[in-house]
Amino acid sequence: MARYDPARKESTRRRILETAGRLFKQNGIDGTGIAALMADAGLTNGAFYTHFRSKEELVAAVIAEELRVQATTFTSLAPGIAGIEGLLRTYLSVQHRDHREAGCPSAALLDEIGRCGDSTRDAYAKGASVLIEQIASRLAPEDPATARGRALSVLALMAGSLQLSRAVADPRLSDEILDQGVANALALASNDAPVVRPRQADV
Amino acid sequence: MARYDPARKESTRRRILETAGRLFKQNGIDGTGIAALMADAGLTNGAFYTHFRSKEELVAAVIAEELRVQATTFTSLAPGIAGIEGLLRTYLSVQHRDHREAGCPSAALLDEIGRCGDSTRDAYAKGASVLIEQIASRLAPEDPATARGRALSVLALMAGSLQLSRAVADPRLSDEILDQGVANALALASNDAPVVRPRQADV
DNA sequence: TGTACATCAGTGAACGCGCGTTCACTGATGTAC
DNA sequence: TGTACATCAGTGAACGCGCGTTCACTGATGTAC
Repeated sequence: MARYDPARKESTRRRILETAGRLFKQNGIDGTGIAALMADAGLTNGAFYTHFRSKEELVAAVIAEELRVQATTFTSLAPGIAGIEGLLRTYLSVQHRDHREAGCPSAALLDEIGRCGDSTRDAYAKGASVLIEQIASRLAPEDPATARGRALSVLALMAGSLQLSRAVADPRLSDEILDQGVANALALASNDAPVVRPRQADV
Repeated sequence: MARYDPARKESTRRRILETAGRLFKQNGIDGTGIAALMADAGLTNGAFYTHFRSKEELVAAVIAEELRVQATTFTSLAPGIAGIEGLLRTYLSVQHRDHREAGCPSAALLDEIGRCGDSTRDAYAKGASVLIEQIASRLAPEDPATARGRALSVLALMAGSLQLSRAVADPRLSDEILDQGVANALALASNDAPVVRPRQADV
């Protein structure tokens, strides 16, 4: 591959994105510096700015890319409602809990994303919508729209349970959170859509 | 109050804890510096170390304190299963979503806590266990142990839904996540305990 | 009651360090003639 | 085919700044005599 083949620059950019995804999930966004990230990708700090305008731009790109990867992971599992249990057991596994750097960006970075600017939270909304549709079409393959509400909560329960299992030091409690997450997400998945009453005025 | 009244030092310490809780939830733990925190509490940076040995010790103390406060918030709401809907609507409200600095530490800091050391994650496990028991005793006042599994997932769904609603830039999607969180957490709360099959071997 | 001393919460400057970003430069490549 | 030049991904030092932590010092208070 020639030095100025655009594909070369593109592959360097992809390498930076993948390295950043891993380090962000491992140490947090605030906990990952540009120089350390570039060194990990086999480059020096200055080269960063030939690929991204700023760290903020990188963050938005990483979130989009990580959610795309998460979506292909879901796609690779057994389809339909039959595959839901496998999906939940893979997601809420000890393996996933103990290797956040290789796992779902939602579980690793959700509250940090909540503190980011609009561009990053836009990227998150777009990427998460794909996951939500994937879950909904498993819950009700013939009419995913009816399952959308439950899909939102299944995703929230998945991410919340994994985060909770990582946040507690007690290993027995941590395992229990994962097991109950699988069981209750399955219960939620097979429920009829609950009625949503209008939200009461805020306190 | 005399200068060397132990109560004076204790009240300064409490002020630092409260300020730190607010700033941590607002800007993250990594995003909050000691000097800024002490200035916000009306002190200078050096005084920090007459109250805490290190930032790490502060973090563990803040988590314990914040969860204690969250528990008293739950206690103040209508009791029993009847109060569950009110609890959920308060927790998954626009008000709570838009004021993370005054809200639940789990929703604001869960993934950052997961990256902390044992002392902080110990504090989190102890504090969260109280919330879990509070929820369980609302789900099944006569025998809370039977509801423990569902309580774990209700808490995970609460924290996950709130975080998700903060992470998406799209306001319509954000509101939908809150509404569905209330409905589905209620459904979960009133379900019989689902059967938990043993976890399959990890991939 | 008045004076000398001990206590210690709090001050504020300084420490080495890593942050995000900038920029003059390098050197391998592609192009022009 | 050989030479001069333009391109540009990547280098690496430097920028001002804030980080967590240390420490000599201050000064209001409580105690001893």
